[in-house]
Amino acid sequence: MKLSLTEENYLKAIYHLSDDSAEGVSTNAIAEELSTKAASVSDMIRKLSKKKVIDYQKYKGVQITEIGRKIALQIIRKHRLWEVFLVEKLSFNWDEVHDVAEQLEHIKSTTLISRLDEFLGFPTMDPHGDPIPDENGDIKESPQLPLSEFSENTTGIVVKVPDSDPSLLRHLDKIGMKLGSRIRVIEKVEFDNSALINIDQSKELYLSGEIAKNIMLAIKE
Amino acid sequence: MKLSLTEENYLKAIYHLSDDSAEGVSTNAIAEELSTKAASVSDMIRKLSKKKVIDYQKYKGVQITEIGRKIALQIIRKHRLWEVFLVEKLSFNWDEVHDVAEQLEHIKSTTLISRLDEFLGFPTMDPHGDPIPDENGDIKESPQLPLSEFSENTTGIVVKVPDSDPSLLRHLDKIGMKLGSRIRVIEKVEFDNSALINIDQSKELYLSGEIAKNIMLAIKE
DNA sequence: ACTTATTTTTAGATATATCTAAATTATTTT
DNA sequence: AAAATAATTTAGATATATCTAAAAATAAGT
Repeated sequence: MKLSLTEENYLKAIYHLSDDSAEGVSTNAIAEELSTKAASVSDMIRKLSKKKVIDYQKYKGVQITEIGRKIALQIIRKHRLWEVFLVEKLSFNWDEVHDVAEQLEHIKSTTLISRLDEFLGFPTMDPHGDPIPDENGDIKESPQLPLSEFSENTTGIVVKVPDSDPSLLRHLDKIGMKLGSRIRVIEKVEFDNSALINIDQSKELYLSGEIAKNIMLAIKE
Repeated sequence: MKLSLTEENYLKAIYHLSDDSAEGVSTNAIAEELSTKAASVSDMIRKLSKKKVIDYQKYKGVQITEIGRKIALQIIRKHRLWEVFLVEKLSFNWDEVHDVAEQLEHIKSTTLISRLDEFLGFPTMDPHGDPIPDENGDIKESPQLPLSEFSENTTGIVVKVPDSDPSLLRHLDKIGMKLGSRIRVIEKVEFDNSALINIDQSKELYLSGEIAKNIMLAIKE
């Protein structure tokens, strides 16, 4: 199955939007995601449908097929492996990698990507804590623990915070912690279960045990 | 100056063809190089001319401008740096890298390429012995010596053989040595100045001093 | 249920990159 | 120098990817 660069980008967008809701993906949602017009999306949808990577009935929205999902996951795999490369090997900051990875993900060569995977030591998640699908498109859910369970000198990536509590979220916002933040536990305080942590290799601060319990981190080896 | 992927490929082809002859580059030569038709080349030439990267008068062939040369050299720089990466870091064979590098050379990010350069240790030549232009487009001629001057356990890349002597070339062909071949000197024989060499990490054989004098190798650190 | 509003699709244009076939210009041969 | 050959350009088509504006279908409000 050969897809053009544009087709790949549409498919990836549809895959991501499929994740958000179990429903079919609407034309407008795709247009929004890709900053294009609904008319263009309509055209492309017909093409992708003809290639069997999505199911589509007029006015009914689209659903990604199993084939389409596999292809999308390979593109995502490439994107995330390149991100790891950029951060780990070329010392990019993990907030600078997206645009370049967006280009690199379209390079065609299965040898390249399996060699890159090996070179990077078969990483399981990208610098934002997102999992890297394997060559079959399988995603191994990354092991995760609350920050409070991390021992000193270990690093994790924020993957989940309780979205139910606005006051906590406001606080996290203030200290600059967000989904994807890299947290390193510098020191644990036995007395109150608080911890001295480093956020994104810059800020250092103490976090109460109460908060630490509520923040899920993916374990970074 | 922004060029499309196709425009970049045309410019690169024109640059390479300019090297071969001091004359202007003909439409047909470009068409041949890019496996396309003269009519398509004519169209593209007008576009590139409008962008001032080539000089062009109808029916008179094209000449690359200084601006065009600079751009072409940056593309070549990217191509060759990626080739080094593929061979040195991802253990590609040096005859497998071209197609992938052909894609990677179009990735747009000056940060990426300068970081890659640094990561690779600022290499001066690619796996085929071709020089890597620096960020200003300057090419440092790689230091080169006849094979006969190489000492034991040093490696070089064949960059020049006398093209005047068919019997020598026929012999080199037979032993599998060509431009770009990686030669490692295993042992030097004092008696007759012959040398035991390894070609492209496979074949090993003795080479007479007479032949060794005529083969120029680029020094690989 | 009917009207209104929204969403989606179609129709028709534009821009890039390509091609074939025909016309034009340059070169070579006699 | 005229005729034949080769190289190059133009004209007109096709395919991709995009857009605006208008039409059609669906969803929402009363």
